[in-house]
Amino acid sequence: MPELPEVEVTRQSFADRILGARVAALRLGKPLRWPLGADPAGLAGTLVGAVQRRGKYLWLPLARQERAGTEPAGGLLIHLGMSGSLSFSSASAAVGVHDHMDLITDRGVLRLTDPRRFGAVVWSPSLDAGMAARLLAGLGREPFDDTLTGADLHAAWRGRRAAVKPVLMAGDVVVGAGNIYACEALFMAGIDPRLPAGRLSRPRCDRLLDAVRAVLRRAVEVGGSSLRDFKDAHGDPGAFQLETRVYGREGQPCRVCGSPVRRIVQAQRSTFFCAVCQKR
DNA sequence: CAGTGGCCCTGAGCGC
DNA sequence: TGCGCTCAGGGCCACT
Repeated sequence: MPELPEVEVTRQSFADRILGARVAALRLGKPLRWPLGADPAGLAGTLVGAVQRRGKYLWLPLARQERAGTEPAGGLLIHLGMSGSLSFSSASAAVGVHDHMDLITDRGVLRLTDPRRFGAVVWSPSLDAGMAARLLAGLGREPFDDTLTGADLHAAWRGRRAAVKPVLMAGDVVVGAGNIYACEALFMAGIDPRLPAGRLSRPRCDRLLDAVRAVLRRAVEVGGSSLRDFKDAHGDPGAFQLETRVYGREGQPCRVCGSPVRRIVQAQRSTFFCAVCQKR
């Protein structure tokens, strides 16, 4: 489910409310992608800091109160996988079969619901150490980092023969564009998704990065995409799916030129594009 | 080392 | 209604 916009919308929907909350307990359900890597009981009494996002991961810093102030006590790195969502509410709803984490605090319960369990909750001593460092090591730059340019894409992709769409999705140069937004950004930039990444000219790299930023920014603005069930931590759905130009529109007319949107498979994922508007 | 495909897991939707 | 098949927003890892 969640690409960068959904993760960011989720973050924004509970970060303020959970800031400063005191952890009472951490309850885990069925195993997720990786084990927690710490004793859940050890988290009791810690205070939740400012929730951060890195790529499609969320980082919940935890601190322990000492006489002289607070001392970092690691944090939880959370990934929503394909089907995960977080809710934060004071009402203690019954634990469902797909609820695999409850972070119980004095302000409410942060709950991860994830039917497919591709998601993860991992304790790490900090963002740049332990499991968090390992998982974040391969990530590319943040799309909204102003110092990132089309020239960076151009340089990083030089010589790469794989198709630009799966390369963009791999996220080792710029993070955040999953299947929906990679398709949408390539449409907006007028680039054929089958084009080898290394064949993109410098100006087209500029245009692609602009498109990635515009698509992600717009999706965050309207609350993300709710294809099946995405909801933020308030339980509110997003609306971006209503304005996709190509994603999920196989056979329907291109909104620009009217020719039917095509669907192909690249790296085991569906790619939607307009063969007229998106050029080689 | 770049590129490809398998795989983790569950549910929804569709054709028969 | 039920069965079996395909597909789904991600990403790690083994293999070539």
